[in-house]
Amino acid sequence: MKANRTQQREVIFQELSKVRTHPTADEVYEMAKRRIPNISLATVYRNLEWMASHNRIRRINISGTKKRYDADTRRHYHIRCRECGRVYDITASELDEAEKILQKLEGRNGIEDFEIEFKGVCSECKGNK
Amino acid sequence: MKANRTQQREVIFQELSKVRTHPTADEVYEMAKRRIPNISLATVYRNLEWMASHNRIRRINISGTKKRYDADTRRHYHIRCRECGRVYDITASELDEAEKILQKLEGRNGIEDFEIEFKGVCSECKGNK
DNA sequence: CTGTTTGCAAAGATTTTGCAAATCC
DNA sequence: GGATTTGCAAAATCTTTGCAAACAG
Repeated sequence: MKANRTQQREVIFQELSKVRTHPTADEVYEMAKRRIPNISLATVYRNLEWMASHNRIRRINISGTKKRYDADTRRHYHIRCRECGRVYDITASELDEAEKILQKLEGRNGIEDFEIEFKGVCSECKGNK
Repeated sequence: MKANRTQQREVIFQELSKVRTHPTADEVYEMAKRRIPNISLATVYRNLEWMASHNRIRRINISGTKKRYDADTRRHYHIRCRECGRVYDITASELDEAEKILQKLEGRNGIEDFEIEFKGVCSECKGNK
C-alpha cells in the first residue's frame, strides 16, 4: 500500500534535482542511464508522472509538445528560449510584485494556481549569432 | 511569391474565430470538416502553424501535450480546467495591474513576451459533482 | 507473501513530411 | 505558367500500456 522507494525512482529524482534546465522525460532518461545503464524510458516516464502527482516534483506547463519537469516545487517562473527551446528560471522584483497581486485571485471562480511564462532568446543563442 | 488565400485557410480561420474555447488542431479539423467534408487533417495543421507564424492567430502555450490556437491575437489570459482540460479566457482588474508591472520586464535580458496561465476547475465541471 | 515497480515491446496519440495532383493569381 | 497548397498515406515524435519477471517491505 505504501509507495516503494526504488533505486530507479531515487536516481531519477536526484538527476532531476541536479539540473536547472527543466528537462524533458528523455533528457532525464539520458541522465539516469549514466547511473543505471539498463533503465527503461517507460520507467522514467512513470516515475516523473508519479512524482508530479505526489508533489515531489513539478510538471511545467510550458510551450511546446514536450512535458518538462522541475525538482523545485516552490512557485517560481520560467523563460523559454524561442531559438533553442531551453527553459530557464527567471527572477525579478517585478515578478514578486505581480505575484502578490495575482495571488489575490486564487480562491475566486475556482482558481487554484497560476504560472507566468516568458519568451525570448537566451544569452547563449544570442551569442551564437 | 504572395501567400494564397485558399478556401481551406479561410474556413479554418473563420471556424477558429467563432469559438472562445481555444481548440486543438483536431477540434478545428472537426469544425472545418462540416464545411469542407474532405478537408485533410494535415491541411489544418499546416494552416494553423502558418497563420500562427504570420501572426494571424495565436498559438497558446498551455499545459498538456496538445497545441491550442486562438484567433484573438491581443494579449489576454487563460484558465485551464484541470478536470476537463478546456481552456477559457479570464479577465480581472488584478490581471491588468500585473500586466502593467510585467511589461516593464520586456526588452530586458532578451525578454520579448509573457503569458499568464491559471489552473482550476471550471464551473461546468464543478456542477457535475 | 502481497502489492508495487521494472524492462521490454507494442500500442496510442499527436504532429510532420513526401509527393503528385489541384489550386491560386 | 510558376509558385503555393492540398489530400493522402507514411513517417516521425512523444507518451502510455500490457505483461511477466524482479523487487520492496
